[in-house]
Amino acid sequence: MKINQDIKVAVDAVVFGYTENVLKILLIKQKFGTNEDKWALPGGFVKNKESLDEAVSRELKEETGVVANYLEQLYTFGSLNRDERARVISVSYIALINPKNYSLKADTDAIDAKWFAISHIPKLAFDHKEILKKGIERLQAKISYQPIGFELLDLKFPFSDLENLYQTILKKKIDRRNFRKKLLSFKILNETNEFQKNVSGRPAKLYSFNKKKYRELERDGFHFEIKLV
Amino acid sequence: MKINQDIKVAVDAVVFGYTENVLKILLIKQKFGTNEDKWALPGGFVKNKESLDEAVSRELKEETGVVANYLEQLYTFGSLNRDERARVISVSYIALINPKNYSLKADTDAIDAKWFAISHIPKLAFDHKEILKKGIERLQAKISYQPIGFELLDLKFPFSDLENLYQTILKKKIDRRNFRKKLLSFKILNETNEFQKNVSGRPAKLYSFNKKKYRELERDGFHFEIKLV
DNA sequence: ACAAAAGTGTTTTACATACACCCATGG
DNA sequence: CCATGGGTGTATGTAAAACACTTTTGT
Repeated sequence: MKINQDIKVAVDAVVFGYTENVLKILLIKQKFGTNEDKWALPGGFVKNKESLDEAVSRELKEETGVVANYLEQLYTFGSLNRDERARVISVSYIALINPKNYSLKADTDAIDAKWFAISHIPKLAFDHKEILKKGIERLQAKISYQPIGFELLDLKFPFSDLENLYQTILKKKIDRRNFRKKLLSFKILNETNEFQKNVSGRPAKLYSFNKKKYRELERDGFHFEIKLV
Repeated sequence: MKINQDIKVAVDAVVFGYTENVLKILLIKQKFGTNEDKWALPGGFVKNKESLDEAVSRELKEETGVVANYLEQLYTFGSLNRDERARVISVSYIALINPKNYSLKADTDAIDAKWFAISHIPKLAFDHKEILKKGIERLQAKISYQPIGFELLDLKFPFSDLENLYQTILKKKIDRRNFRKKLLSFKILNETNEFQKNVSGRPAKLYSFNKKKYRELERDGFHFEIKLV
């Protein structure tokens, strides 16, 4: 095809993590080379022979060492002056990670990778602030009607973790009793025999998310939904 | 930048129209040149100096003569073999149109443009069937929690048009009384003094969508929502 | 007067909300 | 025994769902 088009295609990911009751995102910084002293979303250019999904996964792995089990396309940013060096469009993604499962050793060692609390994000390169904003909005919308919050928690978690996760992401107060009542009514949580250890106060029973059960219920018309007005 | 990337960027639109109580989409067919005898979503390659949104609007205008007042980015399709001639990624959109407002004279006259009932879609080129599927899903989700259905109707419409629109798109039966009660409780419809003309049965009063009022309510925390279980 | 579609209220049911005290553990 | 967070039930309010007959117009 003889099309006179010179546009580069990149992917970028807003990677969410949740530790110590704080929502965080994963940012990188080039150690050498690049002029700017700014942090950026992990990402990079798509190769000719890889799909978009493959590209994000690869870049994430290369730049941060992280492998996301939840990855969802977010939006494609294509305005003219995103990158001054060339016309670049960015297909963005959101990813959910449990930071405990990975150490950020920054595989390709020219890169610094770090978790930043959502409340203390540094100045970001390009239009990444805008991408992040859209990513947060999507996360808020998505955890309200899909059980994806569990991807951010340990496999076995106390109810309070779930509560705090929702309160943090949606910035709303929860009534603990009603929240628990609702979640249990969905019947997608398994009660384990385990309890928290070494905590102050009464140790909480641990629960796990029953994904298989959820899929079944979903097939039968069940809709997960958590609304915090 | 010295990136060895050879990927072309296209845009495609799933354009919805609604006439005679039937949901339709707008398809095009190249009159000469292209090999395939298949219909396709309107769209084309992005120019170096235009944004993605500008690109869809331009292509829509060029290929079908239509100007969408509602246009929303849908998803970016980027698998390897979408187009056999080259690596092409497609940033897709959905658009809502009232077909009565346009005649499809196919501006660039090498192209045929036609409305197809959603229930009688011909074989589509490339992966456009997949794009269409995602477009329909998005439309169904979106009209459930945003008042975008009005973009498909006349400025003044009888309640029955709204009912039929929702029933058609969501493939669910509506209780007319409850539906009307709910819509009216939102207070985003203006009652006009006009009535249907030349219809069988009792002529219905016409209503119009008060967008300004909706924006105000939205700002105050109101959430539009129509759920048809 | 008949056919066709519009218009209209009430009752029942289910879910969301609001709310406060006792329990288990570690120090 | 005190501090810390975990666990639990009921009453009330509000919105959704179910449901059928009368009205207006054209033929």
